Amino acid sequence: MQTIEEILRAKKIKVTPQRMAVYSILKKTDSHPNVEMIYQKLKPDYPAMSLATIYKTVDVLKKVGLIQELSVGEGGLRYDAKIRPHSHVYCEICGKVDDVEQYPLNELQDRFLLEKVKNETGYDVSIVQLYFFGKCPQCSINKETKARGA
Amino acid sequence: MQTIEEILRAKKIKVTPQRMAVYSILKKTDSHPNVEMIYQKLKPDYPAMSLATIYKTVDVLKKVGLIQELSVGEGGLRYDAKIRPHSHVYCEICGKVDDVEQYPLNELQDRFLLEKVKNETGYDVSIVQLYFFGKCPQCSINKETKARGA
DNA sequence: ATTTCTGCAAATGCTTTGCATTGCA
DNA sequence: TGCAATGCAAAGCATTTGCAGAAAT
Repeated sequence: MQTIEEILRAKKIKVTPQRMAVYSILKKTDSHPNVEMIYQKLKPDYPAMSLATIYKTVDVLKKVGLIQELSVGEGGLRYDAKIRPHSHVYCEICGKVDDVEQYPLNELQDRFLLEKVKNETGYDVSIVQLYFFGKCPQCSINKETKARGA
Repeated sequence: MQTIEEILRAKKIKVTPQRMAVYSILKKTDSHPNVEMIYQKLKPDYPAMSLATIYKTVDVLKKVGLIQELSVGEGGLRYDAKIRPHSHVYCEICGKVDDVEQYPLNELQDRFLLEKVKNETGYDVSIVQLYFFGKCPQCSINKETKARGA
């Protein structure tokens, strides 16, 4: 089991408290936070950390491949330290993002499929993202409740 | 074959020249333009049309289901008047977006898969988006050329 | 006639940038 | 010590908002 520090060091980037803190937050959570959410989570422990640093840090972590960036269509981007293939489901009401493990995204990342896409489009494809959009359980319940007049 | 005007009227939204123009552009192109690109395309014929109107118009068209919104992670959103299931491939170098027809996205939109996702996550899923990221043919060639020192 | 849409300009808010200071290697 | 990262504040942009006039039903 590598420590956060060891992981960063292995990627050959300078190890700073800010980078460890951001990566650590992303490792621990499964809420796919955006920059502002990361900022809020870090505030209690790192009151001096600036938003600009978080923007720069997620860029670095993304470039070395430690985190992935999700674009769910709400303006800002979301971040996820889970690198293994999986897809995401987005609640169009409250904005929550959850992982979808079961669907075999690995099948989509299969070399054969990527070949097919390359043959059709000419693109050299390296990344596949699958998003589901809908309503999360909580928001579904709220709407039902409202509909019943409560 | 319905005219643009008939299509808008069928959706029960007010028919204006601006809405016809925006929808017409999106029907004709396959370049998945963002708001700014739509604005530039319309400028010659509608020099008075404002960007704000385009923002409002794509919102309306999206809400009535005439167009879909794509989020490819570059900040702004892209628009597509093709409603039939298909996926997209994004060039990470030049930002071009192309359709991917061949891959059976309908399979992904299959009720069975959506049920599986609902069972795992509890989300009520209505939309599926599949994105491929990579390098388009032109940008691949350019890089090769550069690499050869030309 | 009424309601809704458009276009303008201002306001907002997110993200980036420049630079002096700090901190890692 | 040298180079890179941080934090701050300002700048930069894309998007939204409010409202008066125009247009659609």
